[in-house]
Amino acid sequence: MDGSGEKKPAKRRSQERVLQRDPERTRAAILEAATREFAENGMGGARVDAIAERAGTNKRMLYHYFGDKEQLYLHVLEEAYVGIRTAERELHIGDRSPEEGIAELALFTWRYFLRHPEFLSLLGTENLHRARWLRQSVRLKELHSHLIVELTEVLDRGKKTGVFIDAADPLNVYLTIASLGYFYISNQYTLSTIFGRDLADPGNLDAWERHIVHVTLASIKA
Amino acid sequence: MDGSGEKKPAKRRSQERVLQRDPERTRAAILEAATREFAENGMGGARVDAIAERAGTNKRMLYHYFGDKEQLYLHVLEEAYVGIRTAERELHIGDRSPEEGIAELALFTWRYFLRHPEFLSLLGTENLHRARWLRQSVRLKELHSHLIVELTEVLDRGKKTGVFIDAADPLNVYLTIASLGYFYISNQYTLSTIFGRDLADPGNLDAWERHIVHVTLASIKA
DNA sequence: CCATCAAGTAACTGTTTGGTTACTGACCGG
DNA sequence: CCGGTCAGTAACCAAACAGTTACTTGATGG
Repeated sequence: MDGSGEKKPAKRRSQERVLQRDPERTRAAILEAATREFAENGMGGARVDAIAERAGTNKRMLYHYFGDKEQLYLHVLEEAYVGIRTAERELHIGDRSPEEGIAELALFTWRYFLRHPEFLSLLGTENLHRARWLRQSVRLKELHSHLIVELTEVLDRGKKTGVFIDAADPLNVYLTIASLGYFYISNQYTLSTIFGRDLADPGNLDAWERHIVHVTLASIKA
Repeated sequence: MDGSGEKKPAKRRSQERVLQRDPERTRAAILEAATREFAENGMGGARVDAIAERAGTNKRMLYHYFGDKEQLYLHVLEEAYVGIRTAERELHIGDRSPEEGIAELALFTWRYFLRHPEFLSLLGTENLHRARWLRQSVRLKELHSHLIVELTEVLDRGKKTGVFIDAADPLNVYLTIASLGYFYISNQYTLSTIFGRDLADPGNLDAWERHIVHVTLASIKA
């Protein structure tokens, strides 16, 4: 839950007692509480009071650290993007065969989405508002290029060895992977309701995971 | 429910002048205004005052016809589902070859999504709330079965003639088509921002349309 | 031509909301 | 051990909000 174990300011007194005043912990608690609140209720539905209460603090601190509701929301969104892109960097999809690389990226993306529904939710909220806050972000210029660069390289290797078609486009491949994962998870509630099948059932989740890999590879195989 | 339409005795006067008092028109205006307001702002962000103003009426009428904000929202959502499923019924995807049938469904779905972004937006909002209102709906039980029935039949024909693989599942095929269309359109704002390519550009839209058909068929072809 | 009743209006109400103010108390250098 | 600084608290405020009340307007049947 809390991140009290990480990176203390080193100037700790010899005794280990819990501080009543811990700026970093309070800040982190607000950010985490805000992530949940925004993910569950969207921008319009999120309540500042609820965030403060969830964080075990009060509104004054929230405004102290983040300015206002909108800036707090932007921090949450940026942090969420940093989260997936950071995890993605540790993949090294170019280490094995091109086909295994693509399959690995597809699996990673699906599983990341599955474990971080709050990320999908935040994306949905941000898109509802036509990227109004994301476009103001200055932290996110170079964050996403790494993915495309690495994906381009893997696809090019596959094209040279003749396993991928020449028309395979890096962005299209990523959008395909992301589409299949995003829609299934973020829309599971309406889909389960109207089609009468529980999409969250482990068996169905497994089947869809295999489906994503199969579809992605089938769409670019020579 | 309310049954406002049933007792209309069609006793219109000979002159065709526009009525100042027109219940059906007012009701329809509220529903359309609400559709836009909910689609643009979500459930939490939508304002009852804004809906009344957009409809050219006032809140009293809105509460008169629809009860409260939540019931109005449910009406909007139901109407949106009726819209796509009604248009879908006129497709008759079984009339041509199985491959053409699937391609036709994919094209229809993509183009419908493209022309009705408010439908995608409403789905996003409803899923944010885990289908809270949709599950209460009594009008939507039999609405969606037609699609699956017809799709099953097309796939079965394709399997018999050997053009489709046996593993092709109707729901999975539809989810694939819907995923690729939904994600591209509903997430275009964040995607265009982070990847620096305008996804709404006509050339890119056309390319994605062809991509959807290609991917869908590639994933089920024998 | 008037009684009736539904359509339509606008001002109002109690509550919730984002944001602020005035204050308390823990920590640290000198 | 004192005083300034800043994390933290709670009461507060004006605006915005969903929903209501009291009222007016206009079509229509008798």
